[in-house]
Parts: sequence; structure tokens; C-alpha cells
Amino acid sequence: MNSRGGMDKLGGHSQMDNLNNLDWSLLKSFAAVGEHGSLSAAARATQTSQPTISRHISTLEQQIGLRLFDRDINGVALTATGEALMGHVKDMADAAARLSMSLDGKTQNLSGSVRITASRIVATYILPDIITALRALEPEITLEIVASDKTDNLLRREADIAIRMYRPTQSDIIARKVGEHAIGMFARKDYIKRRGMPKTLEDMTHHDFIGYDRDTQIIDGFKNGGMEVDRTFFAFRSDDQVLCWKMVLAGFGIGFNQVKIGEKEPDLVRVMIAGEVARLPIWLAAHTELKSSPRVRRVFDFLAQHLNAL
Amino acid sequence: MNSRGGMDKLGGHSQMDNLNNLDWSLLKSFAAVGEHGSLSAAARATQTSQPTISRHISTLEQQIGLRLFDRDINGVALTATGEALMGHVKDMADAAARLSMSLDGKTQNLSGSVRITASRIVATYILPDIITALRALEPEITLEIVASDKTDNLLRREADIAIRMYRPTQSDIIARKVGEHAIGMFARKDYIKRRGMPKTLEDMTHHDFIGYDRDTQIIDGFKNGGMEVDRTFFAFRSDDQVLCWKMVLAGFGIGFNQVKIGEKEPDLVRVMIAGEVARLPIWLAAHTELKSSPRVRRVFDFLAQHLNAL
DNA sequence: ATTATGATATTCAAATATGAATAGATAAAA
DNA sequence: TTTTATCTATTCATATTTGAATATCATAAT
Repeated sequence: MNSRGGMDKLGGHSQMDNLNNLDWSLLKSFAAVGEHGSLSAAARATQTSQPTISRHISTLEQQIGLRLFDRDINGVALTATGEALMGHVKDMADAAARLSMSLDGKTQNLSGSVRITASRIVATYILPDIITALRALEPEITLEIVASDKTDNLLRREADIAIRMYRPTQSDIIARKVGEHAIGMFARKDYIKRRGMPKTLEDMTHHDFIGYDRDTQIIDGFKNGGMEVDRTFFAFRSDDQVLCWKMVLAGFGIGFNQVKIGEKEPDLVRVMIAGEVARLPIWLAAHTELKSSPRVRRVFDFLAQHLNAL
Repeated sequence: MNSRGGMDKLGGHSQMDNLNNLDWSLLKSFAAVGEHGSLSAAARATQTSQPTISRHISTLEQQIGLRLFDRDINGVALTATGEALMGHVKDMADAAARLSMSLDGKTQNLSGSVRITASRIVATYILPDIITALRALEPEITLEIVASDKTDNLLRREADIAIRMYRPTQSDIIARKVGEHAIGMFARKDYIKRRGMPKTLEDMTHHDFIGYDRDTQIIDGFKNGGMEVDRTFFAFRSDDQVLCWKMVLAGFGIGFNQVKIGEKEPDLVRVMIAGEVARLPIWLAAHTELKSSPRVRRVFDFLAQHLNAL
């Protein structure tokens, strides 16, 4: 088209015309760059190429006559202007995500993919069996698991279904509590042989514990059991739950995990002092718009049923 | 690009990919068609061409696998699906409009155009003098007047500034009451010569009145003056205020208008029975995002000052 | 009957946008 | 130091998109 070129001619309201009639494709690229932090990442996310994104941003900046990003070699950073405008573009992206989800509910077939987000522990030790069973029943459904301990954004459809260990709070979300997992203490058999099996709370002070850095659930569990501990109580700390579990499997000391997971490991033995350390609720969450998608609903219900059975 | 073509191949989640990564240009066209009611009108509004819009809609429908519009020879009508999705697309359009307005505030020069919406009466009889004066002071500013008795949508930037005879209620709007206009009765001199000048409320029942069809302000004014009338009291009714005024100028009977306007007509004479018939407030309104636009602010303040002086 | 108007779909030459390849530049890793 | 991995910008042949022109149909006005 030649309308863009035509705007360049001199005239009182040429700029006004441009501002009022921006190309939404450029805005989409702008949103993607703002969200992913680099032109390349935005290109990957939008399934285009980096030169395309680069030109889109340049064109947009030229049309509005303002710089949106400071470029340097490491990537791009929003200018103050870009920051101010990003809010509006994000609103557009949110609406687009809702559209996409609503759309999904209108295609009345099961085939397609469903993206599930879960903590790395759950994704690694619990989901494989469940989704294998589901896949056998529903071969039309492709499953994708995002194993991440950060909170994914269901409102943006970073995932279709989230499995969480706390009550979801975002609005526009349907959530269902599907069960609870007991948390227990485990150690490798040879570690216990070497250091002895603790029988009382007092015994525990002579052992090496593996715990989480910022997550206070374990500490709270001890408190409920009648033992005051703080972060320094742990000989090893990390917020990477899988790493913590690997430390237990390596025989470093006593660590924590869901009872069902620990009991599956033949090399480990459960350390029982005062029953369960804690009980974690299991919540399933999905976006409201997706409740009419038969595919997502099928997976949601299946997960609810099987997580409950544990 | 070839990514669109690539989506057509068979595969479990080919559709999913499409839905999640829609082309925002197509959505813009969809929004425009939904808003303007025809492909051609949408093409005019988006400054593209009708074939482009037609293809955009077709492509979008093909990608999502659902029909959005029923076409017939008179134009297009949203399907149930289209209706459901239109809400989300409108959200995008609203966000885009806010972006555009916010953007306007960031270009720190006065040049550009400002669109003012006002009733046809105000646009015809009051604004010309004011904007002529403004234009002399600010030659960089281009002014555009949308003379319309329907309520324009400031949230969508159908206008930058609205002059209204009632308190604006939309949110995200800044409004300022800038004055009041007295409403009086006027008739052509030869009509009065022929039919006599009414002196009392009683006299008025022997005259032909020109009034509005649905607008009850005049009727309310009579009520306040102590005279109960209803719609049938008027010998001629129309909601087109300019047409009503033309009827007065043609000598059909006694009509209503702002005193300042009526007094300017040499052929007319004011009919005074119980003082003013009514007082109408004058409000100026603009979108909050525009308060930082120097151009719009300049016009807003100028209008406030000069409408107040009347 | 006839014309004028306004709607959408289709065709095709021309304008435009795209991505693979490449260059250049930095930071981290070996 | 060299290598590797990431960035962004640019080039250019190619694929895509665009709009003027046109066809076709329905309705309104003359």
C-alpha cells in the first residue's frame, strides 16, 4: 500500500493521522519485545524473525516520532516513553489472549494441545504417570508440560492449566482444590546407617538437613511439630526443589518431599518423628474463558481425578 | 512470510498454534468491520481498501475455522461467534485508542489537528467565531468539527473534545462546566405582526410552536414557568434542531434557541412571557489521556474561556 | 424501465514485507 | 587468548500483500 508513504508529505495533521491509525502488527511486535526483553526473544515468541521485529520497532518509532527502546548490544531496554506506552499495549495483548482462549472454546473437537504448568517436582515425579494414562485414553490431545517453579500467567495463556500448591488468587480464574499431599522426611539408607536414625526432636539437632531457602513451609511444619528452627538450621539450602531432592538421593542428609514420591525410591528410608511434617493442598487452575473448551476441560477433569487419587 | 502457509499442514496442534498467534492486523480489520457495519466502511475508517478488508476477514475466518460474518448483498452481519469474539476485539481497540491518545500527549508540539464534537446548533451558530479566533492565535493547530447530535465516543477518540449540554458521565473523562446558556423564544417579525405578540401564558395557546420530539428540556421549561404542556402542544416537531430553527426563520411559528443565537438574527423578535424558558449548562469533556497533549489542552482551555464569555 | 448508489468478490501488476545469510559487537566461558 | 554464545542492524532475492479496476448483484430513486 502507499498510504504510509503518503503520510510523509508535509501537512498540518499528517502526524495525527498516523497516531490514530497505527498498524496493530507493529504494536504486537512492540508488546512482544517489551514482554520478552529482546528482539530475538520476541521473534521466537511470535514465530517471526529477528529482522522483522527489528524493522517493526524501527517503523513504529519512526511513525510516532519517539524512541521506544534504548538499544545496546545486550538487547533493548524500554525508554520512559516506551514504559508509558507498554501498559496500553499489554492491555491489547491481554485482550488478544482472552480472544484466543474464547476462540478455543468454540472449536468443538478434542484435538489440539494443552499446556500444563507445574512445579518441577510435580512435573518430574507425579505428572508422567498421569499424562501417560491420559494420552492412552485421548490420543487426539497433545500435552505440553511447562516445568517451572515460577508462577506462570494463566491470563496470558502461558499455560492452559496450572497445578499449584496454594490457592490461586488471580481473577478470571477457575480454581479447584483437588487434594492434599503429605510431606515427609527422607534420607538415604546408608546415611542413616552411618549417622543413626533420629527418634526424637532432640536427636534431629545432630543431623544434616536439606531445606529451602525462601519457602517457609518446612519451617512452619517444624513449628507445628513443636520445634523452633530457622533457616540456619539447614546444612544445605536451595530453592531448587529438584536439586534438594538430588542431594537427598546423593546421601547428603535428611530432606523433605511428598510421601508418595519418597516411598517410590528404594534407596531411601522415611524418617518419622512426629508424623507428617506438613500437608500441602493441591489446586488446579484454568482461565474462565477455557471452561468451554472441551479439550482443556477434559484434561482439567482428568487431572482433578487422578491428583485426588494420590 | 511462509509461516501462514505452513500452518495448513496436518498435525495435532496446528490449529492451536494459529489461535495462539493471531495476526493483529486481521483483528484490527475485524474490529473495524464490526464497528462500522460493512467492509467498505471499515476500509474507509482504516484508510485501506475494501479488497484488503475483505481478504483480511476471509483469512481470519479461515485461520480460526469459523465464520465471523454472514454476508449478503447489503453488507455483513455478525454471526453468533463473531458477536462473542467482538467483545474482546473491542477491548483491543479501546486499548489502542488509549495508546494513541497517550502518545499524542508525548509529542510536545502544538501542531496537529484537534477534533471537536458539538451539537449541530452549537457547531453552526457558536463555534465558527470561536475557532476563527483560535486559528488566528494558533495557526499550527488544525481544527475539525464533528457536528452531530448523537453522543460521540471520546473513549474511542471519535473526537478529542466534546461540547455537551449535560454533565458527561463516562469514566476516564475529564469534564468541566464552562457556563450556561439561556434559552429564549423567537419568531419572525412578520409572523408576530400577523398573529400578534403573546403577552400571557393564556395567549400562547393561540400560537404555533416549534419543538423537539424526544428532548423534554423545552417541556420542562414550560412546566417551571407554570404551564403544563405535552408533545402535542407543538404544531411542528423534529429532533433536528437546525431544521427547527430553519422553521422559525421561515416564519412557521414560535421556536426556541439560545438567546445569544436568536438575538443575532435581524428578522426575528424575541417572545418574552416569563423570562427565560430554561438554562442549559455547557460542559466540555476530553479523555484523561489527552490532558497531557499541549495541543488539545490549548483548545480545551480556549473553548472553556470563550464559551464562558457568552 | 432506467439509472444511480452501494455492497462484496476477483484479478493482476506493482509495491511491500519477509527471512536466510551476514556483519559487527559484546560478554562469558574455556 | 580464543572460542562460544547472544545480541542488533543490514542486505537482497523471494514471497506476500496491496489497491485500482472490474464484475456482479440488490436496492432506491428517477
